[in-house]
Amino acid sequence: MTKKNKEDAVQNELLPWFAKHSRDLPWRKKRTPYRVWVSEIMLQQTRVDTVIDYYNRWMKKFPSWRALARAPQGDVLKAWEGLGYYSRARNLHAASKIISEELNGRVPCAVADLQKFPGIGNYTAAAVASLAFNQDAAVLDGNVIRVLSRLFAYGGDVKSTTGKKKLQAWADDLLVPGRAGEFNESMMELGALVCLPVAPKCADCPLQSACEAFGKGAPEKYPVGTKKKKIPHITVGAAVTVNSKGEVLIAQRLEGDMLGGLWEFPGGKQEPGETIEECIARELKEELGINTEVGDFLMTVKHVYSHFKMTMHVYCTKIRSGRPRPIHCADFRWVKIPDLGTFAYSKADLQVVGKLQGK
DNA sequence: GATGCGTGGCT
DNA sequence: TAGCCAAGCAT
Repeated sequence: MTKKNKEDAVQNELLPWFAKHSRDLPWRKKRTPYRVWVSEIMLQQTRVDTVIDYYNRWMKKFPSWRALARAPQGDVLKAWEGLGYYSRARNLHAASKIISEELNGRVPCAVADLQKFPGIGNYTAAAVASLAFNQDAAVLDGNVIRVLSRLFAYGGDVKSTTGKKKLQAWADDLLVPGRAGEFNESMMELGALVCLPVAPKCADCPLQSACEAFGKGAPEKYPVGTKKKKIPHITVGAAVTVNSKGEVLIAQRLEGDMLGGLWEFPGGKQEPGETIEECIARELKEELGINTEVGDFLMTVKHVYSHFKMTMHVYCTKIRSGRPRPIHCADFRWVKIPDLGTFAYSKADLQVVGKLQGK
């Protein structure tokens, strides 16, 4: 199984396989730089099935760089709501303004220039360059790492710098000049449909004859990598504060923080030796400068984030004294319950919105 | 190089 | 079920 062997397998087996098996995905219909860019950002660390609906809604709402650049951030985050990793949306919005207002709508085609944009790294720069501009740039994502580590039976740590260099070099070598977009997508599609993390479907694989891991009879042993350590658990208190008009108090999270720019029912992490009611009262004082009376329990929300687990206890509260000011938050609003949906929230707070709206 | 950053599906 | 993983990027 020489290198020539693998190059031939890619050209003669993989590319024809992809032509036959590629899925009919919305971003494959027209390859404009904008459509490719948006889809690639949405697909980062996110499953294709999740992205499809978001992508279609996004293109209807923001059909062009200009439309996106002109939109208020609230609309952009609302369209991204539930997709996660919200800095992607903020960076995409920032990129749209640069392209629309500074570059007159012209997207650079070189990998090095693409990589200067906020939210664009190695992977996305190569993806946009190859898929939108037919530049000979090989992508290296989770799928390609898995396919290549098996194809070459690479036993090193694929997350390490040396491992990534090696894999990138193999990808660059195997890339079929002039057909980079097709090559990249075929490698990723193979990883997504055939060369699966667990129980790869080697019987259906167009690269089987060239695959060293298959030759050794142990494809599932690759890629080799370090395990993730387990994540902590925190308890959070949050408040549904209602005023005399029946409006509810929501606060906007600070831009630089986790879930930045999203809205929430104010609250925070429970400190040692503190009851949940005390926690809620303290947080409302710190964030908004109000003294509150914590009343009835409303609901508990459990949620898993990328780096911690959270149990959030939600209580109804009333203001005893003071008027809200945005001290440790970006902004606040009093909102009628039917209107809560006009703001963007994380999944955890969306559960509270749903409960309040009787859904 | 290690860590922070969401969410959902799968086993 | 708790852990793992999925078209990564920024710091």
